Formats: sequence, C-alpha cells, structure tokens
Amino acid sequence: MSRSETTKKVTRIQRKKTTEVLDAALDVFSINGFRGSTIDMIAKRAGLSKANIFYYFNSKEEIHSQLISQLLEKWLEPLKKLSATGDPTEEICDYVSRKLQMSKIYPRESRLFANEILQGAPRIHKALKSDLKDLVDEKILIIQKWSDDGLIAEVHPYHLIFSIWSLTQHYSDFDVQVRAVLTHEEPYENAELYLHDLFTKLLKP
Amino acid sequence: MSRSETTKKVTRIQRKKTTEVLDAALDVFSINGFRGSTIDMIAKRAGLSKANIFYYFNSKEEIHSQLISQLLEKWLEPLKKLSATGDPTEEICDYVSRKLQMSKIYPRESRLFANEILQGAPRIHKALKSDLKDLVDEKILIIQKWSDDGLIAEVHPYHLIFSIWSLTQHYSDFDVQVRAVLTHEEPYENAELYLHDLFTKLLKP
DNA sequence: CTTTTTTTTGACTATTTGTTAAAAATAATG
DNA sequence: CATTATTTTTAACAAATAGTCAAAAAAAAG
Repeated sequence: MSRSETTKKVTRIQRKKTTEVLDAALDVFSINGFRGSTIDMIAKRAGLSKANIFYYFNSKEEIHSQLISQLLEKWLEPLKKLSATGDPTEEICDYVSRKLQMSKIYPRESRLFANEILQGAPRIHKALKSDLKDLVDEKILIIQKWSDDGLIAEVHPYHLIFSIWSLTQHYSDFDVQVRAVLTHEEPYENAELYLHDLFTKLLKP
Repeated sequence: MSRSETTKKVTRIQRKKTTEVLDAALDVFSINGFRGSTIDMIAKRAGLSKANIFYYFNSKEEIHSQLISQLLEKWLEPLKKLSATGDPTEEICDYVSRKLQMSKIYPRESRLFANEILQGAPRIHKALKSDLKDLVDEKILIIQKWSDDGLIAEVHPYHLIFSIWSLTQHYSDFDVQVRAVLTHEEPYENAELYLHDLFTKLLKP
C-alpha cells in the first residue's frame, strides 16, 4: 500500500516529493499525453526511482488525475472574473489578456489540457459538460445583454468565447510552430497588441 | 522484409490494404499520438492481424511518417492559393473559409498535426522551418504590401496568419469541448459567419 | 544512543508491444 | 491443373511497461 492511501499526517518530505513528482509528471504528460507517458519517464525527470514513485502515488492514473483536477480550477479562473458591471469591451479585452497570460505562464498546463481534449476528453468530459458549460452559459448571458443593449457589436457569444480560447492557447500549444515561423521576435510581445486590436474592432458597436 | 521494401509492381490488394491501414492509423494516431498508439489498435481498426500490418509496412515509424508527409502537403495547400492579384479582404476571407473547410472535412488530419506540434514537432520540425516558413514568408510579403498600400488595415501579418490557423483549427482539434458547451447548434454553421465578420472588421482600412 | 517510523531500493511478476521467421492459405499465371 | 507468386496466420521473441514487495537505508522520535 502506498503512502497516499494512509491518512496520517503529512511529513515535509512527503509534501516536497509529491510536489516534485507532480511537476515532473506535468512535464511528461503535457508532451506525450497519458498513454504516451511512462512512470519511468516521470521518475527520471523527478530524480526518483520508479518504485519510489509508487510510494507516493497508487497508480499512473492517480498522478494524471491529480494534475487534471488542479488544472480545471486554474483554467476556469480567468473567465470567472469576467464581470457584468465593468465596461463591456474592456471586460472582454481583460479576459483575453488574462487568458494570454495563462498561456504564457502555464504552457505545460495548456498542453496537458489540449492533449486531453484532443483525445476526446475521456477523463474530463463530464466536467466540461457541467462545470465548464455552466460557467460559460452564465457569462454568455452577460455578453448577450451587452450585445442587446448595443454596448458591443452583435456577435455570436459562444463563438466569441471559442475565439478567445483558441487565439490565446495557440501561443502555448503551437509554440513550436509559431517560433519556427516567427524567428525575429518574441511571439507574446506582439500577440498582446494584436489580440487587443482584434477584439476592440470586433466588438465596436 | 516487408512488401514495402521491394520495388516490384504493386498489386490491387496491396494498394487497397495499404490505404486501409493508413486510414486506420490516421484514426488511431490522431487521437493517441505516436507514442500512445499501438500497432494492435491500428490492426484491429483495419481488420487485420498485427503481424499482417508488417507485411505492408516496415515499422510503426514508417506508417506514421507516411501519414505526416501526406499531411504536410495538404496542410499548405490552402495558403498556397492566396493570390496577390485578388481583392485583399476577400482573398484573406477566402483563405479563412478554405482553412475552416479543411478542419471540417479533415478533422483527423488536423488532430494528427496538432498532436505532432504539441509534442514539440519531433518529426516535422525541419519542414516547419523550411517549407512552412518559406511559404508563410512569401505570403507575408503580399499581406504587408496590401497593408502598406492602405488596402487593408495595418495588422501584424504573422499574427494575422496565426490567428487564422488557431481560429479554424480550434473547431476540429477542440471539437469535444466546443460541443460540450455549444449544445443546441452545429458549430461549423455559425463559425463560418462569425469568422467572416471577425476578419472583415479586423481588416477594414 | 536506541527505537520507531519513514523513505528508498532492487529484484520480481505479469502483461503489452514492436518485430521477425516460417508455415499455411490464397490468388495469379501458364 | 500445376506451379509460382502473393498474402495471411501462427508462434515466438526481446524489450518495455505498470505495478508489487520485502528488505535495506535514512530520518525522526524518544
């Protein structure tokens, strides 16, 4: 039985090592996906033996699942902050900025998420249809109202959200492609400006 | 030695079976990535035995590599058609439409590509930096000129291209997420309209 | 310093996986 | 029909893989 099944108090070594394993696992899973990753890869990256990994986690599944649940919360955060009371265009542009920052700061998380979705979201499909959908539906109402009130242009609110997701995540998920093409500048610098311009024009009533 | 190494004439069975294997492999690789896919999965999907696959292909690598090279050509096609002589906004919007059609018609190819890029493009990094970059650079000149001549708004041409890629591919690569959120309509229907509107507004001088 | 608890290791199992070789079955050809 | 060429199946293999376990080593507690 691995450490993780007992309920006693957590030592400082346990806290440190589980964090290190999860960090290494994020490296590995975000690149290779669940099936393409091995415990050995994670162990090497974390500087532990394979058997030692199983002292802290019960299974490969468990490691992945812990990463995924941490991720979901973090991923919904930026949208949660979209407020009905601010200036509409500014609220949306700020959301875009926050989302772009997430891609920049957490590229591994973004890729882990992308990998999961690409594979048909076998482990988070339920959460997408509940947590994610509920949150989106709630924010859609706000956007729709702005649109109805003539504060922003008439746009399809769902596709607006999709476009924000795709445009921002592209810079982390497709980083290697972006950098292969854009050789003389840092992608994120002008991305911010470009996206701000794009959404300002799109939303102008 | 597998059939594929000989140079004799190709029988009709060979042509049929290799196509079927590649089609099955596309199913499997596009979902699980290279490392996450097994020959057995491909064999089952193709209705052959695992060993029989090796009569037509020398290795797992070879199957994947054939898919990837077919893919690259197909993937560059829509951008190649962007012409310097047409109406600028229309040319770009047409490119967007073509790219969206590709996502709709070839979602597996799109995911195969996404998987490859997510993993750091180990097998097509060179092609990205040569074929893809060369083509993009060529088209960037056209777009830059349109911009300089005041025929379209001043936009960062590289980020314009990135935004077209991300917005269109999102509907195939993140299909499962899109459909989890957008439950009452076909995504592609309004995607076309939304993207046309978006780029028209963005490019208006 | 001694005892107890926690952590690490190495050897092990069972299964999966890519690949090969040879035998058997099928199709093509004269 | 007989022979030859092609295709499929079977069996086997070595390497990789998820996971187990007992015993050694290290750390913490007394």
